[in-house]
Amino acid sequence: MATIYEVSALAGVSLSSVSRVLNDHEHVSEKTKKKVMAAMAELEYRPNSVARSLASSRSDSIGVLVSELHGPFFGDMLSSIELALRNAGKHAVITAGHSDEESEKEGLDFLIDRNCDALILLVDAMSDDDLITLSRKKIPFVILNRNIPEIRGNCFYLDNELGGYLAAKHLIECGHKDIAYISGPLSKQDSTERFTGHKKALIEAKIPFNKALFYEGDYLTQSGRDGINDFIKNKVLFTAVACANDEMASGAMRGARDNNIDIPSDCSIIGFDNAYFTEYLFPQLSTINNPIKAMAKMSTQWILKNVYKQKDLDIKNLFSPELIKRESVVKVLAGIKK
Amino acid sequence: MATIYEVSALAGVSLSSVSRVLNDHEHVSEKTKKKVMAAMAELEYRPNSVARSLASSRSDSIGVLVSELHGPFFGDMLSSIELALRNAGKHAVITAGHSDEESEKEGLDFLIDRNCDALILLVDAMSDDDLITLSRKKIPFVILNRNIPEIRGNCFYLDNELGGYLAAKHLIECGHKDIAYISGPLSKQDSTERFTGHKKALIEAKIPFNKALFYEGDYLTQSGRDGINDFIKNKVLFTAVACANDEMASGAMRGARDNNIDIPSDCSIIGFDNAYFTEYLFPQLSTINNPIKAMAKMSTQWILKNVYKQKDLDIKNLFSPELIKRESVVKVLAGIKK
DNA sequence: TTATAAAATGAAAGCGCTTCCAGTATTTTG
DNA sequence: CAAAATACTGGAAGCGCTTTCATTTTATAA
Repeated sequence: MATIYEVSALAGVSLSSVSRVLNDHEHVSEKTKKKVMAAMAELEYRPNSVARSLASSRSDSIGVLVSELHGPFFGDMLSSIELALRNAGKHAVITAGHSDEESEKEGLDFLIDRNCDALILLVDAMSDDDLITLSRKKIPFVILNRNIPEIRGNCFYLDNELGGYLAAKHLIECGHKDIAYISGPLSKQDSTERFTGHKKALIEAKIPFNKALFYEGDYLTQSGRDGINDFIKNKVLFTAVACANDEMASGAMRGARDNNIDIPSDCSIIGFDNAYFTEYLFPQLSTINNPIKAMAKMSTQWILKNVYKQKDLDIKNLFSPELIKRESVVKVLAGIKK
Repeated sequence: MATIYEVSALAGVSLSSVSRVLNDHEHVSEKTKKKVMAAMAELEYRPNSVARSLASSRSDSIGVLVSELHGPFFGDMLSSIELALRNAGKHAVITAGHSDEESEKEGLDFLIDRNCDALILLVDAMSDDDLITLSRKKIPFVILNRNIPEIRGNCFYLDNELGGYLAAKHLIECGHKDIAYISGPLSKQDSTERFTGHKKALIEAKIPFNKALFYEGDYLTQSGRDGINDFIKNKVLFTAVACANDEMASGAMRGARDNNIDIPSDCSIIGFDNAYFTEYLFPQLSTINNPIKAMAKMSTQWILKNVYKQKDLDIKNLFSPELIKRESVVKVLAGIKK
């Protein structure tokens, strides 16, 4: 591998000049620039990124820490981040926290040790306080899918309450009154927000909230199925169920089938997130779109703007959910159901 | 940030000694080791990975190039790689080729420029020749999901033919004789291999291959649906359909429903890959397991062994598919179907 | 034309570490 | 107990680049 030294020798200029053309500095004459470029081409010179990094204390790399690497979201998110970053000549260093607090912190240290210029965090296990503490250190970072008021400017998140509201409202508008709700774990912020939105829609429609129609799941498929079975066991009537994510909704569909309940003619189901597999389901799942790609892209824009000082980038932190109507929700028929 | 220099000063030893304990060298006395460790702890010293990299020309990073970042496989694969790597103190630098040859090559250069110690490639667009050429360069690499005979030792791949065979055989054993096949693009190696296995099972069972029951899809959902519609349009009889991947199988399920064909009572369907969403489908899709996680893990083991000289690691290159029986395949009933 | 500002260039220090080499201290061996 | 082997330690060069500073060249103004 040719070094900058050989380029300078071949071009007949100093190291500094080569470095200058490499970094697009002003104050380099066209003439030397040409000479240097020619020498670089001839030697097939490729700058050593490690050496650059050491000398400049920039690494052109962004650390990405996610709680889990699998699941329907991660691919979309990362794809979006990677593309935006690479277009800007940067790159992603990926690490997973495997949903364990200790492991997440380790991952964080790992990325910091790697001299990342900035961090993108999509973490569950770490506490708000940990993140607020981190914000006092010098490494810039953004947080995806979470809203911490103290550092709101660094957070990119969905209006979960609105999402929960939209889902419930859609069911209500289809004539449903007995609406079950399968929630995510209430220890998680997004779960409570979605649930809040759900209740809000009920209140607005003057539908009393029936505790027997609430089930706290864990965002995994099986808990959707469990939820349905729980409702059935309790002999509580419902013509629709709203689920706090699509995995649970798919579980709920199965749970309904277990009990000979046809979707959607006997019972409508709506999910949340618009994971890509929702289209594969039968019936295709109506759901709430979670613009994770847009959020991911925005988070990289924040970094481009604030860390790499690129201009003309608008930043928005709050993203809006949208109703996606597909096949799993239908109008309640004239007569009483079931 | 404290540097090694400050550590050496505080500990009262030379730079070299600090570096030695940092790198677990032999020939350091317990005494100095203790002093150095104490100094490191006191200063909360963290070695600068970039400087280490420059001085040692190792980066402890492995480049991962995938053709696409989304889709059902990527998360599992990456999760597996990342975990194995991090346990070994290494890390992953991820890049996507976005299924475009130019872009894949760019990604490759990108990773090489980053001084990766090794590469893991899961690429579609690059040709065998490109990869063989790469093998002559000094950077070590492995290839996932592809078998290039000239560099077989670097390839980790599935026995696709066996997979195709197993799927067809399962259908045959369930009494099916009129078996449709929805293939992936025949330009891809895995597609032709899977199809070869399929035909082999037919031959073995003395079932003639009916061209009208073959449809070449593109591995995407829609083409599964199209395949079914094609068969229907041609008025060809079938009681089962084997699909070359799960996406197309999910499309085929939908296509069947479009035509009022019940799965599995009117028609059995089997997929390929065992993507995680297959369990969400109704009926749950019978399929062929593709042990992508195991392959991914094995590829990192190869790197640990060959690049980082870890001992006691067994390497295998060929992985075996396995039949996963779920709900979408049933025995053909006594009478003639349909 | 000369004084002055601006642009272009090169020399050299240094980023934080590894590693080779030589030298000193400690063991081992006969 | 001396000689030889071995363990330990420090000095110093160097990894390939950026960046500051001083110097030289060129453009601009008076």
